[in-house]
Amino acid sequence: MLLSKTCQYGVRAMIYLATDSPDKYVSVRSISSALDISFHFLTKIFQRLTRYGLLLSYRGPNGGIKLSRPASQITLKEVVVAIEGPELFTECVLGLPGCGADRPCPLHHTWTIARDDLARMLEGETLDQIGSSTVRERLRLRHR
Amino acid sequence: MLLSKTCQYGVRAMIYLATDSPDKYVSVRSISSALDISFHFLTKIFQRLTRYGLLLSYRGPNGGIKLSRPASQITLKEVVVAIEGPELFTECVLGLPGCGADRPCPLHHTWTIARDDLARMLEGETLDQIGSSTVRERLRLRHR
DNA sequence: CAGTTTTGGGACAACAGAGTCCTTTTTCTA
DNA sequence: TAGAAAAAGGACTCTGTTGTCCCAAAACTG
Repeated sequence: MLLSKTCQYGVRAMIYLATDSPDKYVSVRSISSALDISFHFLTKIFQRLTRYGLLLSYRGPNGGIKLSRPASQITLKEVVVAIEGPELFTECVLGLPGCGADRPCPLHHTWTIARDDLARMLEGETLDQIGSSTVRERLRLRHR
Repeated sequence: MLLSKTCQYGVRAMIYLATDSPDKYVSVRSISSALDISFHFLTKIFQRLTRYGLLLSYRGPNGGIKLSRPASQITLKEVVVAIEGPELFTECVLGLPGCGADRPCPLHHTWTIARDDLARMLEGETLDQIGSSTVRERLRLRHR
């Protein structure tokens, strides 16, 4: 599994935020029921994204969360890195510490290429683009 | 993390087997100390690979395990699939069940491309090729 | 045949990720 | 000002992965 459940939920929620009312604070409760994700668990994920700076939060009635920047300026990679950490795009596939150009593992070269391709792809996708196509083509963000 | 620890260990061990004496049975104990992997844990991994058919085992003194086929006929992808299961190369990145061309998630297209690229790469790498370059370039399979 | 060396496999401990629940803090509204 | 609504955050449970240990089965060696 490439992405942890936490990250899968986080990405789905960020895409949802990019499709729904861009500038309004949206309550975690409403997002959790729209996406069928445990409310309490989603709360934790949003707390991390808020601390990381990708979200703004506001307490009290009509409070909630919203993207801290325009969706056109947030890439998928940023969201993934915010949750999984930057190691995902630097680590050795075989888990060997210090694996790099100078002390490579047998898969270093191959994996570096594949991983960089993936990183480029994720950098090329903004929440805005994904959100738009999600709305336009009615793509799904939940199980059902 | 793309690969579980179990799979990382398994791949390292399979590459090791491809470099070391191709036709002799090698004891798990010697592999575990060569690669600095817990003996008991490695035993479990080899048991799975044996059941799966990638390894042959033999008990008793001078027993051990060896590749069931020439290293030139085992691809990296096979090893990964044997341990992680085929879902790794079919699953939705966002974890949505039934995600596919007909009911795609917003990342379906992008992810399909990236995942298929990766699968092709892993299919193109045989244990023989990796083993040879490991020996030739003295690449590392352990922490140290 | 007895003892030793090896893999096979079950049971268990330790740990991390996933998920739940409860209390506190902030903010709004009546 | 009192109550309600929302996020913040701590404590906890559950579950799967990782890792350890022990005993059984197979095969060899004296």
